[in-house]
Amino acid sequence: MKEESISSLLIIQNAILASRLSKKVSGQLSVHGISLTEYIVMHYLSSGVAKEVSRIALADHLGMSASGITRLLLPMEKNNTVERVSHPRDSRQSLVRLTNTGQQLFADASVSFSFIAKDLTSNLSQSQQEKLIEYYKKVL
Amino acid sequence: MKEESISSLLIIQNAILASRLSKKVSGQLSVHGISLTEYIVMHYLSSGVAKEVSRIALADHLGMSASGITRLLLPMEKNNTVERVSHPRDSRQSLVRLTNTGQQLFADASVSFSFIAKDLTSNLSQSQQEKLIEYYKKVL
DNA sequence: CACATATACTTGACAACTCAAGCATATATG
DNA sequence: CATATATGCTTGAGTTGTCAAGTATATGTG
Repeated sequence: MKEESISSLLIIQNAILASRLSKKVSGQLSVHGISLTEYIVMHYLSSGVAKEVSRIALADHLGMSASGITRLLLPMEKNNTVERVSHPRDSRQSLVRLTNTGQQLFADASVSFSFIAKDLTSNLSQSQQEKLIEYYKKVL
Repeated sequence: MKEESISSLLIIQNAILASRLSKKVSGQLSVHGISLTEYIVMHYLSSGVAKEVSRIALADHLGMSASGITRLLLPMEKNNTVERVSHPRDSRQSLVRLTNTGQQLFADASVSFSFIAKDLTSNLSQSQQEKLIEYYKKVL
């Protein structure tokens, strides 16, 4: 008899759920020409306290590698969603900031995003969603 | 003033969490030479009711595309973790089954997996974990 | 101040997917 | 029964990430 731990199931279900959700969300965001990851970057840059963020901070927040961030931001800089700002006291760092274009793009995409997000979570009550987020923060 | 919906936050946090967790779990599983996705396949084949599953069913369960499954299983067949069984009444399907080697590998990897899973979720109580899984099922 | 070590990236090579197109078999319908 | 349509899978080409190694700047220490 095997004893399957609930925490194992939890990890597995989380991975599967994220895969499904990301696919559905990406479908909607593609209308705006952006990926889910790009949306999360814009969300972070626009909602966070700091409007200028180092690439390492971005990597930490997204759970990505530094090189992943370099490659993610490259097209975003090219199409002027995001711009590069040099750090005043540390020239190793190049900070990332949303451009005005980027802010507008984020605002537009947020309409689609909120819509699909609400749809995808419609089987959960408000308080259940709050609990979920609370649990997420504990695991992070 | 922006009204940010909690469901948007939920989707974002879920994506970030999955990225972090998958990275930590992968680190442990690499000791056994397998990826998280491969582990989930083995888990499905070994714990599910049906021991032989079509590639499409696998794709649906994992939230992956059919071609992703083809490419995922290729190395698993080569190293004899999984074998190909033809469907008795539908020759389009080629079913997937865990080999004995695969079962052993899964058993070994499960030790590591349970350990890291328990560690990663240690900030959640048993009942919180159960609630999480319950919520996940509602969203799926 | 010189030198070791740490931090912030970037780059090349590769892994793990995706989508679109194609092939084979199954199923439904005039 | 013939033909259209649907389903299961594979393949080529592209995307999005990773890791390891390299470069540049910063920091701490004898």
